Amino acid sequence: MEATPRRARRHDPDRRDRLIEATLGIIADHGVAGVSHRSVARAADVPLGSTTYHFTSLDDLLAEAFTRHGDSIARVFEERMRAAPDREAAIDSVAEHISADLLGASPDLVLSVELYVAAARTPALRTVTQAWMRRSRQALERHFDPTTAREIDALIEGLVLHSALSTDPMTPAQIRAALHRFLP
Amino acid sequence: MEATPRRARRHDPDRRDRLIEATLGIIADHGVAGVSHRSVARAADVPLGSTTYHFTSLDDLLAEAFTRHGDSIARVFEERMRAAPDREAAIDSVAEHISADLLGASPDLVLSVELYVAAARTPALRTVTQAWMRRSRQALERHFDPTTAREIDALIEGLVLHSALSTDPMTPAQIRAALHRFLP
Amino acid sequence: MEATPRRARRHDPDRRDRLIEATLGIIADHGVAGVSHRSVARAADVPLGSTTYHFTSLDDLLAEAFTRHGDSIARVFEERMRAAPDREAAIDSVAEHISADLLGASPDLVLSVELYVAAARTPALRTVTQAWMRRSRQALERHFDPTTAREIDALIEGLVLHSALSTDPMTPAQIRAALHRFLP
Amino acid sequence: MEATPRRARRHDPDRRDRLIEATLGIIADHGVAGVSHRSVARAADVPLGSTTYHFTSLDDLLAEAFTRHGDSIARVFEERMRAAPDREAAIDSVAEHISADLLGASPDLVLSVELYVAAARTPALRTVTQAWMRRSRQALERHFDPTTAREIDALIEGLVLHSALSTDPMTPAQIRAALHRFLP
DNA sequence: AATGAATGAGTATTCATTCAT
DNA sequence: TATGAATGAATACTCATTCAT
Repeated sequence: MEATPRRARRHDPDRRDRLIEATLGIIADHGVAGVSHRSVARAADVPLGSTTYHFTSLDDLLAEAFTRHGDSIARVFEERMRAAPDREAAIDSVAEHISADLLGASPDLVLSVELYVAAARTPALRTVTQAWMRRSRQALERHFDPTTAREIDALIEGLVLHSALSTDPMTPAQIRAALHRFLP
Repeated sequence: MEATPRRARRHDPDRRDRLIEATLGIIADHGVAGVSHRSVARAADVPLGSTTYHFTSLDDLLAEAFTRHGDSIARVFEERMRAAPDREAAIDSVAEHISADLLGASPDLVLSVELYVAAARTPALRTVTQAWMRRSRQALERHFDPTTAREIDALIEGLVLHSALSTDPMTPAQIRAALHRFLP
Repeated sequence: MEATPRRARRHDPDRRDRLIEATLGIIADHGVAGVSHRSVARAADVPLGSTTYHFTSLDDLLAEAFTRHGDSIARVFEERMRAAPDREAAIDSVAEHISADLLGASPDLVLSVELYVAAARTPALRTVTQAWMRRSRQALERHFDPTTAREIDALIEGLVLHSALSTDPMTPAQIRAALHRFLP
Repeated sequence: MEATPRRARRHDPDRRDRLIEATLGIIADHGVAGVSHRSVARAADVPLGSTTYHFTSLDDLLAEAFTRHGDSIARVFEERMRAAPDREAAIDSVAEHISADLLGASPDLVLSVELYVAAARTPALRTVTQAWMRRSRQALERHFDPTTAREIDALIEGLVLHSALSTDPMTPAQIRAALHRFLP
C-alpha cells in the first residue's frame, strides 16, 4: 500500500573502506579499547549490521585497519629512504620521518603505539607489525648494514614512544641530534 | 584459636595487597583489557564485593597496580646505577637492566608495554609513567649528562618494545653492543 | 537529594527458583528453542541481568530446569510403583502414569519429549535423562525383572512420543490394553 | 558456449537437491537449531542468496528436508513389509528395520528424533510426520490388525528413542526379543 | 535466473557499580 | 567491616529476509 522507502541507503560501494578509515579514527581518538562494532558503525554513519557483514570479526577489522596504517607509513618511509642520496642524508630523513610522519600528524603517533601493544597480545596483529618492521628495515638497509638497521629501528620506536608519553617531548632538532650521535 | 567457619577468610590484612598483585598478574597474562572486578576477584580468590570495597573504581585499582610495578622496576634500576662504579660499568648495567629486569622476567616485559599505552590514554596513569621516567632519568644522571640520559631512556624503551614484538629479538650481547655504540 | 527508589525489587529470595519454573513454562509453550535469557526474564518478570547472575550459562539453566522436571516426574512414578501391591496393579499404575502424569498434564508431555531430544545433543543434559531413566527402571524393578523393566521403559517412551504427535492419540484404555498385551 | 566466469557454477540443476541434502546433514550433525540459510549455503558450497532463491523460507526448507527423510525411511520399510512372507517374518523385519535402518545408520537415528520434536512444535512439520506414520502403519497392516499396528508403531518409536539416549542401548537381539515378546 | 549487499532484530554473555544486609 | 545480590548498559556476533543489480 505504501511505497516505504525505509532508509534509502542501498548500494554504497567502498563502504568497507569507510569502515576501515573510521576504525583508524577511533583508535587514534580512543584507543583500540574504544573500537566496537557500535562505535565504528556510529563513526562511519552506517547501520550496525553493516560492520559485521563486511568483517568476520572485530579482530579482522582491526587487522585490516592496522595493515592499512602500517602500509601507508611504510610507503612514506620507503620513499624517504629511496630519495636520500647518501648515508648522511638518510640519517636526516630518518629524523624527518620521526618528527613529521610519526609524531607530526598527531593521530598517527598514537596509532603506532596502539598497534605495538595490540600486537603484543594478538598473534594476528603481530603479523602486521612484523611485515611493517621488515619493510622498515629493508628500507634502512639501502644505507646501513643489517645490524645498524635493526638498531636504528629500535631507536625509532623508542623515540616515538618516549615522545608520546613525555611531558617535555624532544624537539625535532633533539631527535636529529640523537640520531647523529648514534650514527656518527 | 578461631572456630574456623566455612570460608575462614575473616580478618585478612594484606588482602588489598593480594588484589594488586592479582591485577598485575592479569595484566601480564591478558592485558589491561582483561582486568575486571570479576577477573581480579577470581584470581585473588576473594569475593567480588571485596574488590569494590578496597578500591573505589577499576581505574583506581589499575593506577595502584601500575604504581607498584613502576616502583619495583625503578627501585631495581636505581640500585644498579648506584652500584655502578663508573660510566663504563653503568652502560653495562643498563644493558643488564634491559635484558634481565625488563625482558628477562617475561611477564614484566608485557607489563611495561601495557603501561606505556594505557598511559597514553589515561591521564591518571600518565602521572605514574612520568614519575617512573623521572626516577629512571635521575638514576641515569648519576653517570650521564641530562641530554644523554634522556636519549638513553628512549633507547631503552625502543629496545624493550622491539624485543617484545620482534620474531628474532636481540640477544643480550647485541643489546650491550647497541648501547656501547651509542655511548662510545 | 532525592530518595530515588528506582525499582524497589531488591531482596527477592527464591528468585532463582522462579527462573527455573519460568524456564519450564517456556519449554512447554515454545520448546527449548524458545528459551533465551530474554524470554525467561520476561516470563519471570525479572530484569535481564538477573538471569545471567543466577545461572552461568543458558545450558546451565536448561540443565537445572530439566533436572527439576525429571525429579518431579520420577518422584511421582516411584510413589506409584511403591504403592502397587502386586505385578498386576503395577501394570495398571504404569498405564496411569503415562495417561495422567506424562500425557495428562499437557505441558509435561511436551517437556519430556523436548528433554529427550535436547539430551541427544547436549552431553550435560544426557546426564539428566540418564539419571531419570535409571530411577525409572529401578522403580519398575520392584515388580519386574531387569530386562522387562528396560523394555517397559522403552514402551513408555514410545507411547508418550506417539501420543504427542498423533492426530488420534491412544485413549487411556488403549494404553492400558497395550501394556497388558505386552505383559500378559 | 559460455565464457566461464569466476565461479563457473551457472546452470546448476539439482542445486535444490543439494541444498536439501546439505540440510539433512546439518540436522544430523548439529540439530534443527543448527540450520540457517548461512549454514546450509556453506555446507552445500553455494552462495547465500541461492538458499532464499530456492526456498521461500527456512521452514519451507526444513519441511522439504524432513519430507525427503521420511520418504526414504518409509520406502525402505514398505519394501521390508512387502518382502515378508508371513507374520513371523514380518516381526523379524520390524526388528531389522529398527536395528539397521533407524539405528544402524547413525545420522538417521538423530534425524528421526529431531523430526519427532520439531513436529511437536511446527504444524507444517506435523503433516510430514503424520504422513510418515500413516505409511508406516499401512505397511504394518499387511501383517497385523490396525490396533496392533498402531502399538507396534509406538513400540518402534520407543525403542529408537531409548537407544538414542541410553548408555547401554539394546542389542539387535534384545530388540528382536522385545518384539517377539510383544507379538507372541 | 541468480546473487552479493544490506539491515534491524535478536542471541549469549560480561561487566561496573550500587545497595541491603 | 564485608559481601552476595541485583541490574542496566554494553559487548561481539548471528541471522532471516529484502532488494538492487
